[in-house]
Amino acid sequence: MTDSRLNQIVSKIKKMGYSLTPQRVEIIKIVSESKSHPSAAEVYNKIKESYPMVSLNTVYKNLSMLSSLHEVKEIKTMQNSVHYDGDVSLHGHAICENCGKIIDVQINEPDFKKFFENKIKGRLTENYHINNYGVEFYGLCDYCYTADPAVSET
Amino acid sequence: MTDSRLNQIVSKIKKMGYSLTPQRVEIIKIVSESKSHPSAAEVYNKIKESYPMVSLNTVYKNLSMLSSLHEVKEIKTMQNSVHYDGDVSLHGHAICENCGKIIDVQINEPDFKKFFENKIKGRLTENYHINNYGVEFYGLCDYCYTADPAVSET
DNA sequence: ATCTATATAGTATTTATTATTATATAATAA
DNA sequence: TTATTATATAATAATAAATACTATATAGAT
Ligand SMILES: [Mn+2]
Ligand SMILES: [Mn+2]
Ligand SMILES: [Zn+2]
Ligand SMILES: [Zn+2]
Repeated sequence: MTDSRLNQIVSKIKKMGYSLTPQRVEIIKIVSESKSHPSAAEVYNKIKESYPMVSLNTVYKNLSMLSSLHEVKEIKTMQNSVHYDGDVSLHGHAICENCGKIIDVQINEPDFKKFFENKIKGRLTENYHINNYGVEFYGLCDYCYTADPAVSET
Repeated sequence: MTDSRLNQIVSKIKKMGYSLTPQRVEIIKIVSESKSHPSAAEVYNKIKESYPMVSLNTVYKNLSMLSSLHEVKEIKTMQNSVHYDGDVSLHGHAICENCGKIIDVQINEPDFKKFFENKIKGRLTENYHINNYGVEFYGLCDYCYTADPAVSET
């Protein structure tokens, strides 16, 4: 991850009165550098390489804290577990319904924003206060599509 | 729910070789008539009114079977539980990040399809086989926005 | 260097979901 | 209608993700 991105997160953490621990910094780096949208368990396995005594609880606490600061995004998948995305820029996800693999779908940001803001206007039956939106594409990754004929039939 | 919608689901169930039980029919009716996007536990509480001996397992099995037949849609929310939508037509959801309440966002279908199909073209870094897509709007419902000042600050 | 509040590690608990198994029942055919 | 058979159900046990608890450690401040 870039230094400026790390500094940005660090200063937000300090501004909010949280303290900076080595585990916390490492979790930020792992989730920000990963392109695989890892689960908490996967972040835990990764951080154990540098901090063997870290607890899973610490990973969960830090990921949900970063999420509350909007510095990571949570992604819900089938196989009910939460995955984390260190890329908080506006983009979509394609999710494999068989193995859960998540890849990014880059979408032209102004188009995306315009579409959503136009679409939501006057279409809510209740007065919701929207501050974020997301889009997911569901299907099969190429591996699952070719490897397992059973799952590719509809 | 309309008779024709029920018949449509019933005939698909028969065509796929599944049998028709009173519990199954009642679950279909409950999830199809509900506008609240209930969880499995909520469907369970509802069906107990008419079938007090029903088991939660039966509810789960039927909901996931209906999902595999594409006659209900699954919605993942925060507070890690799955919710079910008997309206399988193309529409979005606005989800309250505080209480989990889900409401529909009706979007002009041709627009929606066109946008998504245009956007996905050539933008996937891998060869995914997409067969479905969804959009969610995250924020606060009016109740949570006004009632709990703590959650409405960003 | 000391103090204090927060973070962490280790463990226990909760909760949603799935698996197991014996019984009941829907579908089919005699 | 009755008998047969395969699937569905109810009841229970097991799994796995996430959260709660608590004593110790440590970051940040004095
Ligand atoms: Mn992403
Ligand atoms: Mn809906
Ligand atoms: Zn896959
Ligand atoms: Zn709410």
